[in-house]
Amino acid sequence: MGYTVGEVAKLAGVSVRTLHHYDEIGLLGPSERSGAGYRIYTDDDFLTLQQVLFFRELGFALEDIRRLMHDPGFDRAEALRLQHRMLADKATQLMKMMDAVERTLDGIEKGTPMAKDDMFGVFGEFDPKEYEAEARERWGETDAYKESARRTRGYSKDDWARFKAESEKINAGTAALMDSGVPAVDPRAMDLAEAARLQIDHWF
Amino acid sequence: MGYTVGEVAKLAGVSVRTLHHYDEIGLLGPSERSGAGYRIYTDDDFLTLQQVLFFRELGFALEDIRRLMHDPGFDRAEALRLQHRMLADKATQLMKMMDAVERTLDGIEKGTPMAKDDMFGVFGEFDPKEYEAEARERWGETDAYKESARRTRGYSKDDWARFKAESEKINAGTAALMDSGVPAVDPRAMDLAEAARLQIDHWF
DNA sequence: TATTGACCCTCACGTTACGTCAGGGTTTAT
DNA sequence: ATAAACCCTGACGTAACGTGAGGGTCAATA
Repeated sequence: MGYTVGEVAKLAGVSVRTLHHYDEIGLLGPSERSGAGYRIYTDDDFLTLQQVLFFRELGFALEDIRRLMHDPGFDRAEALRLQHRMLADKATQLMKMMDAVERTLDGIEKGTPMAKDDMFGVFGEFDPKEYEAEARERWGETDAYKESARRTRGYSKDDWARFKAESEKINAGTAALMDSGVPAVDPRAMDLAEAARLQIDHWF
Repeated sequence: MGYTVGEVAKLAGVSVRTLHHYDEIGLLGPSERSGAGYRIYTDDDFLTLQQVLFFRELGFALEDIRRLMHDPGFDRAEALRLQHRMLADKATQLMKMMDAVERTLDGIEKGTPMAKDDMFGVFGEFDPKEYEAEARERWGETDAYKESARRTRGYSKDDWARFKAESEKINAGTAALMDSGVPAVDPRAMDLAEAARLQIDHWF
């Protein structure tokens, strides 16, 4: 009725060593052990592991994850909602990075180099510690909260709008572009055409 | 006319130690040194650093980045186009994860647990090594390429469509939702309301 | 029932990508 | 000219595993 490390590892897409490690550091141990000392993971352990992996994907340190999840007030549903918001933020950041890539390409093609802070403004904007601080500081006052939220999300409204537009193009224009054999100079066109091979064929 | 480590570090949002490290391992050294041995970075070095950071963000090992960028065939514009595609793929993955979070929440609320492979199918789908392999293997045949591309992108068409829909809601409904004080049970509503405080107020 | 191959266990040392002093020059601003 | 603010090169510390080493366990099979 339980799962062995190997089974869990395969299902979750992590290594056995990773599960051993999480056990060692007290982050996530199996609920049971067999007579021979084998780790036996329950269904419940799967949910916990999933959450650990979400937090990890979001850049949390394992130690921080452990502290979070061992807190008496911890609640899975709440954690999932936080994770959902963080994933959205991270996606927003990636779109900003795509934007920066496009602008850099423009600069290279036109010979007009970008401003330095513009080149890097997109990095390091997603700091998991900020979310920990969010929890820790308990800025309950609605004003301080709104401030912080606006700062974190930043230009997101614009970004999401742009992304919407991009998606639209992709959904509508894929076939047309591919068939017309448009010369792929625009990165978006490159995406659409899945033309990576052309770009990197001679590396290595 | 150049920049010191500290200046570069501040502009790029990395630590001085990181730049020292990149110099040590031969990934990215300054083009010049001052009389006293100070590292002097040029404008060109900034572009290189930006690319390094993009690759790093995408999960490449520094050693792999070094090999890539030192290849005689390496071209910045081409790299940027590859990065653009990878960023799009990564964004797609994040959206799948958001979806998985929503489904997990549904399962918890309705008491109907998710299938295990469904829970984790979303992890580890983005493997930077795949892209290295892409370059290395040179599957020039268009058929094999199309196959691989389709596998990598997967359900992206649906995902992007859904994401478009979400964005639409966000752009249209933010104020309305916040004003009406809708009870935040739906994660999307939570996002819209920026109601993280409610979720995590009692952690710590 | 004996064996073999696929797992599992616990050390324990190796690796990557930096963080963090330590000890000592350099540059700039007052 | 003297402190504050940087810069340099070691060199050891840390996080999150990877990678065997040496040795039990389990399920199928001969």
